[in-house]
Amino acid sequence: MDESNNTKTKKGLISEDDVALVLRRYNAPTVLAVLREVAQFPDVKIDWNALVKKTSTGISNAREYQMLWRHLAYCDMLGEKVEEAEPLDDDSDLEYELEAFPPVSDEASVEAAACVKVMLASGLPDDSGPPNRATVEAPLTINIPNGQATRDPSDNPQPSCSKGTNITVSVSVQKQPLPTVTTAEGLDGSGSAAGGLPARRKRKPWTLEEDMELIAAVQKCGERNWANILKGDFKGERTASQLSQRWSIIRKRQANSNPGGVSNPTGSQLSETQLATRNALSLALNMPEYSSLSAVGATNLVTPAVPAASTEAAVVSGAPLEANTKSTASNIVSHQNQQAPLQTATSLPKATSNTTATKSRVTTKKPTSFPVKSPVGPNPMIQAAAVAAGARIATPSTAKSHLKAAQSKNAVHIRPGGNPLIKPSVPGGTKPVAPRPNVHYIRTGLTSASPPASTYSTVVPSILPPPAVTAQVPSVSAHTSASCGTPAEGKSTNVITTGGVGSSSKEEEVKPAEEMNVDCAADVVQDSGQGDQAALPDTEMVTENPTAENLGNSSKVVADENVPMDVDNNQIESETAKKMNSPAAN
Amino acid sequence: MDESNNTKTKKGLISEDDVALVLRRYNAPTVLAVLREVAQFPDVKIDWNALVKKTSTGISNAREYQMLWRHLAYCDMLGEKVEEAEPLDDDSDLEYELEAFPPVSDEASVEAAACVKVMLASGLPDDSGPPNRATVEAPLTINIPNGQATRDPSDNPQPSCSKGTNITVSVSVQKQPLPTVTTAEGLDGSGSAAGGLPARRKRKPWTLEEDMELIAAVQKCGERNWANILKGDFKGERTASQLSQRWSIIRKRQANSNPGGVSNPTGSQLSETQLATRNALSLALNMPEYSSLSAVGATNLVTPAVPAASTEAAVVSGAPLEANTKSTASNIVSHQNQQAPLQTATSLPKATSNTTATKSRVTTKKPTSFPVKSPVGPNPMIQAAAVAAGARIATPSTAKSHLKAAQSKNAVHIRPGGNPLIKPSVPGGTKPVAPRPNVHYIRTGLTSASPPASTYSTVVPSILPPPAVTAQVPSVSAHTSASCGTPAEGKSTNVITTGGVGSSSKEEEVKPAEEMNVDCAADVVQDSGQGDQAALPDTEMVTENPTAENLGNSSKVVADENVPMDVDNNQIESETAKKMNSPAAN
DNA sequence: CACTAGGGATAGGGTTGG
DNA sequence: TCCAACCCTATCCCTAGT
Repeated sequence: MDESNNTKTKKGLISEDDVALVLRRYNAPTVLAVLREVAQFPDVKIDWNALVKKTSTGISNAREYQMLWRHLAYCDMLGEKVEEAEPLDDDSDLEYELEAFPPVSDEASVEAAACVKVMLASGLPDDSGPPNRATVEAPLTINIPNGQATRDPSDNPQPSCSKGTNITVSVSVQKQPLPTVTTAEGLDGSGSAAGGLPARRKRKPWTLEEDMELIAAVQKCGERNWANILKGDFKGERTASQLSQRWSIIRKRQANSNPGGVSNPTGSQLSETQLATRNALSLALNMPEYSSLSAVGATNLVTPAVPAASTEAAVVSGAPLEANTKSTASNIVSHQNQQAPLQTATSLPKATSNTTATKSRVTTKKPTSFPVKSPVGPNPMIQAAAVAAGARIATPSTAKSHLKAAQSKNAVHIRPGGNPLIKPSVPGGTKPVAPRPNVHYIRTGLTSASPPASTYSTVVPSILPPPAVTAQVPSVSAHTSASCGTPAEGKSTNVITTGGVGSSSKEEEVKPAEEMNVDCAADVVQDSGQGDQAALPDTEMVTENPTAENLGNSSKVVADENVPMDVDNNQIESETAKKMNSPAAN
Repeated sequence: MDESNNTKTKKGLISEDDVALVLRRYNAPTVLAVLREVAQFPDVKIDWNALVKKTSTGISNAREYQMLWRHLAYCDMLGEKVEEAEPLDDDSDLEYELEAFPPVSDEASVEAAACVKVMLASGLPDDSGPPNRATVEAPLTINIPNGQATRDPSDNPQPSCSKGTNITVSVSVQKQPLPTVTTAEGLDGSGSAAGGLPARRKRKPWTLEEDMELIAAVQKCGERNWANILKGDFKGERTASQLSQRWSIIRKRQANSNPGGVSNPTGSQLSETQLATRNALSLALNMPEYSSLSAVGATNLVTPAVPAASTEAAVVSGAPLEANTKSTASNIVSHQNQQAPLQTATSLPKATSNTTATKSRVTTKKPTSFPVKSPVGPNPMIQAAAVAAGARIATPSTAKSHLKAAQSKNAVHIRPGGNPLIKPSVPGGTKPVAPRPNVHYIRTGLTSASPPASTYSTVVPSILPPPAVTAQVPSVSAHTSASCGTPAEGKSTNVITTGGVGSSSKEEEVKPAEEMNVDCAADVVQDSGQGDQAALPDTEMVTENPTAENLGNSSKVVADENVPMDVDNNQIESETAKKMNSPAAN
């Protein structure tokens, strides 16, 4: 209707009715939009016509727009209809002050102010302020009356809320609207207002399938050609960079997959490489440590496929166990059928659990107070190996560094003193196991070298984790002791012979000459205890250093009471079949 | 002694005894070293003398060295003593193949092979291959017999293990030996056994101040820049990681505390910012949702300082409540004095509790069987808002994005149809509350704009969580309904007027011109029920969608039976006082 | 341009004290 | 039992170097 122009007034009151009136005509968003737009108007002198042109309120009439604003700002009467096209003059605007009527309580005011502040701030145009700023800020002064708001309508607050205290806060908000709102990637389109932060791509854990794919691809194309892999073999949605990164992690893991748990509780201390080496050596050398939970059903758990790092849950599956093997020590033993379903590229992650691996004898016991801490997740490498299917796991160069490390370290040699170490390990237990000798050999390769790599007496290079907690799996102990000439217990022996130069299995793109074939069958036996492992001496010994976090580099060895041990500082060099990587082979 | 030259033989068997024999004389590392060194020998024809010169095994006699190798490779007899200086000829080496005897199980073979592979690979000399390579790689072919290895010694595997399948993988290992072995630096000395675990840092609960600081900082710098926050705004002794963690907890809480739980149960979907905005908007707009537990002692709890997000326990204190407000819903109301102790950068965390806030009217009732599930502890966000005091709440941009989001979303406008929503909210209850009108206003700022931002009819941008569980606090219901022109019930009305351009409080680093002052007092009233909330209709309504996890972006609204609502798709822009962030101001 | 190596900064999960 | 603090690893991102 007609407007009682309060504009020039110094003070004014705004009541429920006023607000109600406004809201009857405009919805809150519109109201807020007007406030924001006006607030953002760059010039002191407001150009209503200009504002209306760009308003998001839907209001097209400058007069109406101004009227609304005036009502909001000064409780101007809200004309029912807008006849005049031209907005009124805004003189004195800056002098005006509006107060709520009846007075508002302190709390409410503060609350409202804060909220409004945020809302208003939200409205800042993207282009205002430093274009690249990720955040926008604005000060907010809130006046908090000291006393309770009186119910008396006549109670006129002093100008500027003199009654209370002013609190000034700056409100800042990140520009990007609905950051990370997007579930996966694709959703970006929904794009809320601001273009804000690049919104870090949603973290997408690598799935077993992806790992397999990657490994296979690397085997085929080599480590460097991420681009090629991306184009050809790898189907997942990953960038070359990610592939590269993942690859490095896979390598690391291989290292970590290692048994001990004892060794490097703190984890980080030893390089993955070391851990890997350690692991490998432990296995190869048949560390007595693993002997711990020997007794019960020695033949219970058999991990066919690969060096299932002792402690780690022997989750060997080429299939998508969904990688959720994460829990520390799940004792899962799967029989690996060869040529596991290495899903061809097309399959996406989480996907299909086309697992062929079968969990056998899974001991899910998760002893709560198990001293040893399990390192990490399933080792992709192992998985891959398990899945195998011609996947290549790494470049020769990588492997090399391991032994290097081992070499330079102190070797701990535990010799079969009075008691054959093997004893405690395997047979020891209460219940005799399957008649199976538990003696494992690796047949030599085709042509050349093939020496027994391991151990009658257990030799432990310092890099190897001291014999210790082997079991991540409480009730199940991975057992891999090697005994050769001394069938002391006649059980748990591993003999490793390697060799064979010439014969190379015609692999995809690997130069035959450079390859080494290790034609053999490895056998890992995990004895699943029956819950009474505690009774086993070995286990306890090992378990003694539950937290053992200080091993670090020092070659700390936990010896079995029955097994005397030596610590040698000799540098160790292991050798293998000739020609491996020998230039001549090329 | 004398050597039975098996070298020329095509096949051979290696038994435990053989291995044991070797290991009696040489330790495993030595054995491995030999294998490795030989394997690495660049030439096809092995120069034993040369090898011995560089060997790391300690063996100085070429003959001995060769003998050992031969034993390893072909089970040559291991001479007890080495008289001859000159090594024998190696003819036919390549044709030889050694097998384990007794046969090895598949699993063991695989495992062992893998391990050996790694070890051997590890031994590759640094100088071989690219000098700078960080990793060593080598292909490994493992033959996996199809069947169980027979125990029969006579079981001669076909050359190349034709029996099984060949799996070729390349093994790679990182070179670096024992990197990073050092524990933390300083603490090492204390080192228990091994130099000691860094001993998990003493657990240090977050104080209210820290939360505030964090929230403010995040508002200012954004969620991602923990590092920046750490450098600039956050004074506490926390790591970026901790900030991040804490932030996530805060978000959780907020999310939970927030009414609905309805909205974004999945959490992640909405950015924290959004959540914050949502919260703010809810408050600002006086969502009816909060009306739930109105009745009892409406005037009991008063949260002076800020938008004490309804549901959350209104723990508002600028002081160190020792943050142990953790229990889910403690109804603590503190009066916030202005200019809260926004500690200037220099002050360190935990520090001074220069709190001026006083707790008033604390209702500690904690009804056990409250229908609504109380999520978590006090919502820091709310606390922060409450404490307000110079805390920065958000950058305009963030807020902006919020609004943006809100704009692009469907706005839900609940109009006072037949029944004023307010009714159910506030007064509704069973017991009439204090005479207090529950009408809140925000006085306008100094100079310019100042429109009622909220709500006669309640407007709910989609980003706002649907009205829902408001109470974290069982017996207490936060009540913040807004009604303006329609004093339908004459209760629970909130009017928000903002405005004032020119006057800017001289903030730290904010350009005055760009600032907007909102001089006003906010009032939040929380009615503490008396344990009979269940009887309250509102509460139930809200609580209906306890789990409601599908809100996401969609504007899902839970309407009160009595309140008709509209859903607008209008894009909304809120406006505010002029000049805010206007370039001209600069 | 394609990759790798490193460094940083979280995001997420597991672990543990309270 | 549950949650908050912690710790650790995995991803992602960015930069420099090859």
